[in-house]
Amino acid sequence: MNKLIVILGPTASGKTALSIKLAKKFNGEIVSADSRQIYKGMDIGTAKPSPQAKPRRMAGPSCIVEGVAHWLIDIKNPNELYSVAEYKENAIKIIKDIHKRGKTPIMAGGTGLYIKSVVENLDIPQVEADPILRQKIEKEIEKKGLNFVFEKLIKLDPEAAYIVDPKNPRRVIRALEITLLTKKPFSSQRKSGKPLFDVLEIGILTQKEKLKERINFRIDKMVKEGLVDEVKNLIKKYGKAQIAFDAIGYREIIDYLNKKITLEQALENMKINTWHYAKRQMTWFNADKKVNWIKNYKEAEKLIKKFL
RNA sequence: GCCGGGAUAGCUCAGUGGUAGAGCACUGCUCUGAAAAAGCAGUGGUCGAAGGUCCGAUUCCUUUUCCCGGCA
Repeated sequence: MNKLIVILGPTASGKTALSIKLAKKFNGEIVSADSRQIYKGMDIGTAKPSPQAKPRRMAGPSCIVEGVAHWLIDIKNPNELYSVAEYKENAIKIIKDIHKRGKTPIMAGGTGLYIKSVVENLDIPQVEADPILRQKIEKEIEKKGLNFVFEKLIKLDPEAAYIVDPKNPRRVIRALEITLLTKKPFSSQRKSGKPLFDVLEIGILTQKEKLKERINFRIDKMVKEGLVDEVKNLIKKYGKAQIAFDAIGYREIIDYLNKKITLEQALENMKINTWHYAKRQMTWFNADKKVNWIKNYKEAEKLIKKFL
């Protein structure tokens, strides 16, 4: 089975730097697993690696950083939708291509679900997001309450009661979307397939206080580097109401531009929200028993040497 | 100096004569086509201090300290 290295960790833990160093050492190419770096123009706020060259070829990597090819960055405009299912499909194709060229694929990122979709070969129900149907269900929730819609789901798919969180509108909506569009119960569609690759997962171990400091420092830096202008340009081009802008750094700056909060408050909110995000990432990654937690580059190198 | 208003969880504030709540923060968790999203749960307070009334005071009374307004 072909091999895949995964570098994961909470935001601001140093995934980018580590993965580039490892890619250089092991003749690797990087497959980003980041749900926001997907989007063009969202650069500063998503802490994208800064590229030396952007290849012209449509089929090539998104960018080259320090001589290392990066994939799955800047592949969508902020007004386009993207999803785990698409990510899984894109990533597998690219990983296979990297193998074919005799190089080592290194998946690096903080979007746990994206990583899981590939590593565990999640069998995501073949039902595309239907924005119109979702809006309809959302309105129904507004009028009759979430519980009413949940009961409706249970009538169509009694088993869903055990799987779907009745208090989470997004989960209820998706489950209903699937049962309505496939005419088959949602509960029977949550599976995963056989593993696609031989995977080594490496997690960057961080110290709480240090990570908090790094997050705060990075956010101050983003604003100094022009995050406000970046957001202004994006909303001029796409408007404020894009799903892609529901991202830390973007929604707070949009609040500031709407004069709802001061810039200082926007920064404060960004720091708190990023910390919450980092904690959520940690609980996600901690639940994954396959992760090898490392403290430094050397440990990662050692693990990979043994693995390859 | 005088007259008001306030002092309750880390913060902003509700509230009651029978030892107290909310939102946010904090901590833990969930996650299969929006995942930097969306949701769930939990911890936390000698109710500014000292006296008094009362079976019982965070609540009523007195004094006191500090804050915020107004008048001088």
